[in-house]
Amino acid sequence: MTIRLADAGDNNALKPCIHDYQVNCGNCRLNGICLPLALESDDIEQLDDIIQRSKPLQKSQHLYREGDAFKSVYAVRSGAMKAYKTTDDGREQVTGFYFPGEILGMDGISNNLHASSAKALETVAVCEIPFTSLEKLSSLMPNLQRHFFQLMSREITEDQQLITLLSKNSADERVASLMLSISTRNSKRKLSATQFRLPMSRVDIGNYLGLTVETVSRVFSRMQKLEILRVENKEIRILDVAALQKMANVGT
Amino acid sequence: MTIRLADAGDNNALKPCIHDYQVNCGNCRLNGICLPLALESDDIEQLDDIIQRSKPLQKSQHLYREGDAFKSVYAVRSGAMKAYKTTDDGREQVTGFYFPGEILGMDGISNNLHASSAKALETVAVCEIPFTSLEKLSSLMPNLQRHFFQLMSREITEDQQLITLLSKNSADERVASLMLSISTRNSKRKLSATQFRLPMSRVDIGNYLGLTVETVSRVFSRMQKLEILRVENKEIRILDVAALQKMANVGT
DNA sequence: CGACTACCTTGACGTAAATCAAGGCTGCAA
DNA sequence: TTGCAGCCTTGATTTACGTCAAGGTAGTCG
Repeated sequence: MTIRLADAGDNNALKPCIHDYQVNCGNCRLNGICLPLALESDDIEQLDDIIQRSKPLQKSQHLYREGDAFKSVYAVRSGAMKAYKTTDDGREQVTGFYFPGEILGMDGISNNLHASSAKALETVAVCEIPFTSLEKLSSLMPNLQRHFFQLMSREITEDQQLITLLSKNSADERVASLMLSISTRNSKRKLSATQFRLPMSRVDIGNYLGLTVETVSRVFSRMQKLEILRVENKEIRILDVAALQKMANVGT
Repeated sequence: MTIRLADAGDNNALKPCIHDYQVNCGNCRLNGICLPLALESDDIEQLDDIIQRSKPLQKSQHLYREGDAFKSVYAVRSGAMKAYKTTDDGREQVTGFYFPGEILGMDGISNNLHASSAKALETVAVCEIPFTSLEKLSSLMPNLQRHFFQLMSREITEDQQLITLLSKNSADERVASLMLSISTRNSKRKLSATQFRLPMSRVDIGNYLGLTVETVSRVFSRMQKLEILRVENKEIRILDVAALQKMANVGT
């Protein structure tokens, strides 16, 4: 329930300063999983200089929309976002959920247009990383270049996992996989792996997993009946991780 | 039917030479769609120096396997490949088909391990691009770095389209979309957009589109009955592009 | 406070695609 | 030529999930 909203104002003129809580990459508690990973502290400062921390978003505001000119990629600092595309017949395909420390917007690089829209699921703080600056810096810092290649590659492998999930797995398996994914990502951020609040609606989950709301809801009910997890509105508590993994059909 | 197999032997000692048919990027007829795109001719020569053209693969041979150490990305020069992952319960998820001029293997960057396997669907010639060399060259040549970022981003957007296809579209729409995709990619290579031979089996198509063989077969029969296309074994002739597009549910 | 709205759940029913089963091509090898 | 193996097609049946419908709950605003 604690909402962090560091440096909501004064974004440009402000020089980074140690007393500004969480205002730079060097002291951000996410720097073990975010873009600065694997950079020396000198290099982190340079990265820090190009990053803009101007934009706190309210729930359901857009960070960018499909078709917008591509200028930057973004790191989520707090809160959660969804990325989605609208199909020709007006339905919504959610292509990913993004939690603190995760980067979004990379799908805009190929055409200089954002290929999807990004919407805040709750109050969100993001770091904006102008792409041309990132490119220049990447040329100078091999570690950064490599890391960014890796981030993009990771996005590819994650998309491929989703492809497999959608194509081969049952509704139960899909929902279980998502719960495990969120759990894992939480624990990477030193949060509880067994108890958390879902930032997205059932509809969003359905649109991500290729299911209807009704089916998602039924799966949750089933899981609850089987005492695999406890669902109370958006609050989730995993009671039996092993059973959940088994349900997700993930090897051990 | 003409199978091109330039420089099948003598791969290392051989210096590129104009008389070696299609042995370098500069005179490769694919350089308008492949990695060299957007490079100056001086730069192309440098890229050319790091590329190895050693490996002709026979049908059903592997270029790499899931879990192999990641060393290089590959450009298809002739023939076609499929990339696939094996799920925990032993089924196969095809993650992509790769035609001449297309790059595969980028999913290995994130962990230094190939995240999928790549298998030749017919006799295939590839260009191997050692990744560390590509990284170094990218630092020196901003255009190359940008182009490679774009290629990776393109892979992401294509995966996202597949995600949408799997999650939202019927069997008819999926098969129609694949036929259109192959048709488009053929025409980019100056081949017929309406008549081609499928390099992959019905099973592969099913494993790509999240369908069973039977369903794929039935869709082809249906399309044939509707005179949208003519199917003779693996030989496809599109009779009614507009109807095919309509069936694929792609705007106009 | 009540009432509106968005979101979630549950049930009954329908359907697209999977599964099961059989048989027919195609191409290769002896 | 015959035989075999892999691939493809077609039909009958089953099933997981979608659709339709109704009602419940939570959060919000006047």
